Amino acid sequence: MSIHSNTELTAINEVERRTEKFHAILRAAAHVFARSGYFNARVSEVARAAGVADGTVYLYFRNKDDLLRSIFSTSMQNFLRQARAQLEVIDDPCERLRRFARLHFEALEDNRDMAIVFQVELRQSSKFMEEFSTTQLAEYLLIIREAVEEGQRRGLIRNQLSSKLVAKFLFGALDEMATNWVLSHKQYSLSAMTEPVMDLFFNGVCSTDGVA
Amino acid sequence: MSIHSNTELTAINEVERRTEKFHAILRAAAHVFARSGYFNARVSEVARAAGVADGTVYLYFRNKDDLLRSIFSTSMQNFLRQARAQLEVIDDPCERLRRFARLHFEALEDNRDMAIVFQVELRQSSKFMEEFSTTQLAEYLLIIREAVEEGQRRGLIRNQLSSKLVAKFLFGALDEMATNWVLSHKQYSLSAMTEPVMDLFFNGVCSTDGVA
Amino acid sequence: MSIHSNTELTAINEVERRTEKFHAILRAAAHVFARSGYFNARVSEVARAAGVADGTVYLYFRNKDDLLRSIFSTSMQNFLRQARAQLEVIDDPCERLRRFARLHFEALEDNRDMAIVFQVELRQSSKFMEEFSTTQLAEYLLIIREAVEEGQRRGLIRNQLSSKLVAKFLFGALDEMATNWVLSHKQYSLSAMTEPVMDLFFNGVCSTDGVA
Amino acid sequence: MSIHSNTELTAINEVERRTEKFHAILRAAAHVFARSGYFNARVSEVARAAGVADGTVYLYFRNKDDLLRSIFSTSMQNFLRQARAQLEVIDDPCERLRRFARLHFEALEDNRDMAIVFQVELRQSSKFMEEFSTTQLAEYLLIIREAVEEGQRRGLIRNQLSSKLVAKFLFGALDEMATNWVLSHKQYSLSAMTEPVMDLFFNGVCSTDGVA
DNA sequence: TATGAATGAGTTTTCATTCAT
DNA sequence: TATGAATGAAAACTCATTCAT
Repeated sequence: MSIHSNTELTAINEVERRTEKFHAILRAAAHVFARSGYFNARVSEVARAAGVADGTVYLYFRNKDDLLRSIFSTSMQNFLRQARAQLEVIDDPCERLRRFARLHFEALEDNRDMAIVFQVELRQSSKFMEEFSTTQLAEYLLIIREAVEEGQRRGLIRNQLSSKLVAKFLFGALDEMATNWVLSHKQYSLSAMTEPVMDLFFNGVCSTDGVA
Repeated sequence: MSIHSNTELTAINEVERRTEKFHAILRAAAHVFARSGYFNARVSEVARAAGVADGTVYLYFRNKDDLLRSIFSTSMQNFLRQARAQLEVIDDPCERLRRFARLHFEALEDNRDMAIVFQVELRQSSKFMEEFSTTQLAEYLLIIREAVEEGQRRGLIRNQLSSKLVAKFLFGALDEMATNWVLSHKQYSLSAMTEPVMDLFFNGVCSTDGVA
Repeated sequence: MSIHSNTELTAINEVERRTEKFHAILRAAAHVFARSGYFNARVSEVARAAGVADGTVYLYFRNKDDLLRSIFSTSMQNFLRQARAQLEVIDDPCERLRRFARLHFEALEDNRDMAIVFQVELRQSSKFMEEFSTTQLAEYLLIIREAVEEGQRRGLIRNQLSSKLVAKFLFGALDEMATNWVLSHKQYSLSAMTEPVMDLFFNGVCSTDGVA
Repeated sequence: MSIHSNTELTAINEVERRTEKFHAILRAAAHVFARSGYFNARVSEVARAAGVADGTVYLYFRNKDDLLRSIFSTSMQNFLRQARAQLEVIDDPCERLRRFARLHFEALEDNRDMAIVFQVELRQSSKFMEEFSTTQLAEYLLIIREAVEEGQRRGLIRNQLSSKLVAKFLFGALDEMATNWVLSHKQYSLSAMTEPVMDLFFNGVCSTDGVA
């Protein structure tokens, strides 16, 4: 005895099929964009890689732009959801920042296609850049700011610092590490850089007794 | 009585004319690329903005790619030459890093077209990115590394830090500030951010008595 | 007690349902073609306007062409059947021609979508034009010719005239009035033009005493 | 000794070359449109027929639409200029109308490609139809109206007739003859129909003693 | 019979680049 | 050196039609 009627089941399968195809095309697009670069990538290549007809791509995405946009927002939403879940159980805000940095690096290490799209292809034009800076990236930066501000309240982080500036500073440093890792042909671990980078972030470069 | 023969003068004027036109086209290209984005920019638009015929562009540059490449390398060479000159008279390596950061920001503030091309258009594809990372950017990073290493020798900067990592870390932070400034529609001073950013770089975010 | 068996009733309803849907699609097509033009009209728009699925259109019509063809032939057959019925009771052949012209105008006035399709969309290519000229239009012209020839037998119409030429001449004049009416944005009565046009047709433009 | 400087000559040749190529493409377009129909015609076919590259078509015409539009307006302007010149020396307005009709037919007979484009391809959509009805066709009808009105002043044509209606009536009749000629596969003379058609136009179909 | 998701053929137009002048 | 007319390759996207359900 089923808890679903036949019609309900059909509807559910329908939705699942759509979702699967949506993600198959998205994965294919990330792969092709990473290999050829967004502008040199052909939509028909994406379609072939996804195992669908050219026209089918356009049943799921408005246009080629939309593919790039969707790669970013889908992954970013995923990342942020998981990150929030993992971070909320960590009490120490400095530890939270360390974990966040590690999650950032691990996410990129986990999917090199996505990493290339994120670190390179997405930066191609102010059109995309502005759009992303003002939406999804803002939430990313907010997570950092919140931790920084809590650290300030607890006396762990210098009070006179602008949390906004600190957030950009950290993001910039992490982003540069990531871009370097993506462009480098040597195979090294990105997440292994978490500790040294966060050490610089927390303690600066100066000797304890140095005067900068 | 001239120290140059007529023929020599003609040759010199000739060279100057070439140089002027070369730079006129380059400036026009930076302007058009900044406004429309590299991919949407038309070579004929660049030619019109430079006041030359379409074909003339190809007497000075191999192709459209070469225009982008040349904008970068010409400006970067300029910047590095001037920076080296200004930095070699500064004895304190930490002060040298501060000045370098300020010069970086000022150069971008000085020419917004160039700044847009640097921070956005140039990042469009791994093809450019890899090329730049391994050549001109390397020299930029070297200036930082040298100062860091001297700071370490003088006991101003922690000895156990990898100078390479520190250089990337600083570049990443500065680069992110610059990108933010370019994309922001608010008109604020980028160079005014030198001090707060370098403070973070030198001293980190932690309270003196904090344990990160 | 029914005179039809259940099965018969079902069959009849079935036929009616088919017929209704057939005409619903045809009306929708006329509407969409009139609004967007045949080439710019989408089959899926027609389907939506008719309240059926895209595929259903193909259960009733071979293809998009067939829709256009069917709009013409269905309406033309209708018109000709009704016209013949109304004309056969009119004895005077000249009066018959007048009535025919009026019926022609009234039919177009009655359904503007159809009028646009007839006067404009149908003329789009020699493929359609040749097909129509040789079939349905021929019957239309035949009605005129028969009346003209009877008029000639009765001494009402000049004997030396070629009835074929006269039929084309009249059709051309009526057709031009109709096209003008369709394209004009002013709202005037087309059928009100019957009398003046038929006066020209019967009496020519010359003054009775004029020498042309 | 030349009356033109070299530079002037070059400029003149330049203009001639442009004009020649413009007309070559236009003739090619008329030919291809006549053969395949406007919608089924490929721009690359037109280019090949004109002996130029695909892109060259777009140096002379905005787009495919513009090609069709230009075929019409160029020919129509030509026709109207020549017609006006030939008609102004004819005193009798009725004779002028006869000559005009003959010129109309002769122009079409003279260039079958053009005739097909005029009678069929141009009628394909209200977009074109409305545009033409309100511009160039208006001038055509004006020539008829002027002759009719002069005929009325001279007592040759019935005073009570609307010259506008008469003009449409005549145009419609001539147009239908032309369309028939274009669609007919028999090879007959169109201009030979001038007399019989104009007889109908001037005298109507009724017997002198007939009562219509 | 009805559906509508999937297909994939098909074409205009753009624009970097060349080359005769 | 400079010009700019000519080239022609190249690709995103649409939409009529099909067919599994």
